[in-house]
Amino acid sequence: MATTRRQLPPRPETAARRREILAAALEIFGAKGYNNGPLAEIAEQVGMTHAGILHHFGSKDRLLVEVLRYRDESDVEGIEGQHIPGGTELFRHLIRTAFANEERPGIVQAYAVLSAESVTDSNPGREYFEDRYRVLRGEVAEAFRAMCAERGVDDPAHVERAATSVLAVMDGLQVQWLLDPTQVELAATSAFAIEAIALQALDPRPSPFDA
Amino acid sequence: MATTRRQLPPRPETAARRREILAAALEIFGAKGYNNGPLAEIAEQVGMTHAGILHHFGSKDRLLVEVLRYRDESDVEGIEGQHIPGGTELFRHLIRTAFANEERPGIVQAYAVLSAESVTDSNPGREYFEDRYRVLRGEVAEAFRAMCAERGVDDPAHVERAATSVLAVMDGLQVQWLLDPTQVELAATSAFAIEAIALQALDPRPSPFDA
DNA sequence: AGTAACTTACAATGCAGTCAGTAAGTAGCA
DNA sequence: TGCTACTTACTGACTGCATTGTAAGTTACT
Repeated sequence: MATTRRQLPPRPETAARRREILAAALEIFGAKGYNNGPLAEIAEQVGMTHAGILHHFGSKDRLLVEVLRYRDESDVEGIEGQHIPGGTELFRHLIRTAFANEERPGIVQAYAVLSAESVTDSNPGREYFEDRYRVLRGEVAEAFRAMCAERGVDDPAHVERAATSVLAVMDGLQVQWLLDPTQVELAATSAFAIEAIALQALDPRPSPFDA
Repeated sequence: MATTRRQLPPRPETAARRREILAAALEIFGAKGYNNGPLAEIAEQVGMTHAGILHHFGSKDRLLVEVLRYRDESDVEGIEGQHIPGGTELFRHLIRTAFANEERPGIVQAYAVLSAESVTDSNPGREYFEDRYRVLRGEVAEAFRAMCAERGVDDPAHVERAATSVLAVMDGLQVQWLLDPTQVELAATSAFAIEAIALQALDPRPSPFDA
């Protein structure tokens, strides 16, 4: 048995280099999809060969999950975590995010493409998106419950559905906006829909469709 | 010049055979995505080689656009076209569709995957989805205007946004439902959200987030 | 007789991942 | 401080596989 000193720490520049790769991968995967986005193109963008990327991340699958995590962190201000804003603060934050998103179509496209692609057979990003939606639904629902409590609403019947709907409408609007930005106002429509859903959750009115 | 009778009519069974292929392609593309869904797998499902499929459709790109058109026709009852139901009928139809969709996850997945994939670079389905959303938005907006008129609402300020939101929430819910059907009620949540959006469009209340 | 509806065989890419090798950094030690 | 041993961070070449499209041949309908 040798006195093995195996496993040296990574070099100081390595962390920055990895972030470069993750940013490039987010761009390529966003533009062309995960399946259709070759490692070689990502490599080219950071001045490397595709083998160099595999050296850092092991496989394309693992690169994707790291890209998704990276996107969370680099997201302007992480929605989740932190102080869990009590009442209306989370919703204001969601609407601000929608406004910010109008200035970064690349990120929006990456998210829209990769989340939908994640439902396909044996996609490596699936677990990430399952977890993400579960966490986000929980946080939005919690914010709804806080608002209900503040306003003395006892029976928050539709809190779960409202939370799910808020996230759904934001995602769905992104796809329509990406397809035709001249016809869809991403932020203004997000704000309208979120308000509509919140109002119905906090203070329900009868359905306009029942005869 | 020979008395060429070039171009013989297709044989009687051909139309049915093509439909078989389209159905198989919809299933494969839905399950694995367009880029990741090989022709060979579609061919296998209809008992053919991939060259046989290319004989019928010429290229994979052209197959996709025909698949998308086919999906419209085979959709239980086409939302668009026909009699353009005057008032609340369209919304009831949308909600019924959401209930029907809970029984056919394959179709839902195909739609979710292919619509998101269509925003990627040079995707052959893009034009189809652009057109489709434009048409659907117009029809839903028209239905909103009809409801406003029936109820004597003069200023339908948010009709366009409401129409966009209704479609968006339905699409977004599908993705969440596909990721975790045990946590998301597709139809019930669709109904809740559509009602919330419709109520706010027909009879707006002030935002709960101001002040 | 001619063509539709295929099949088999093949051409041409594109792509992830492996492997051996190289240059440069770092740790331990004299 | 300088030397040695080992590791990281790559490159280039290659393998192997998957995949779309084409071309030529076969069968059977009309």
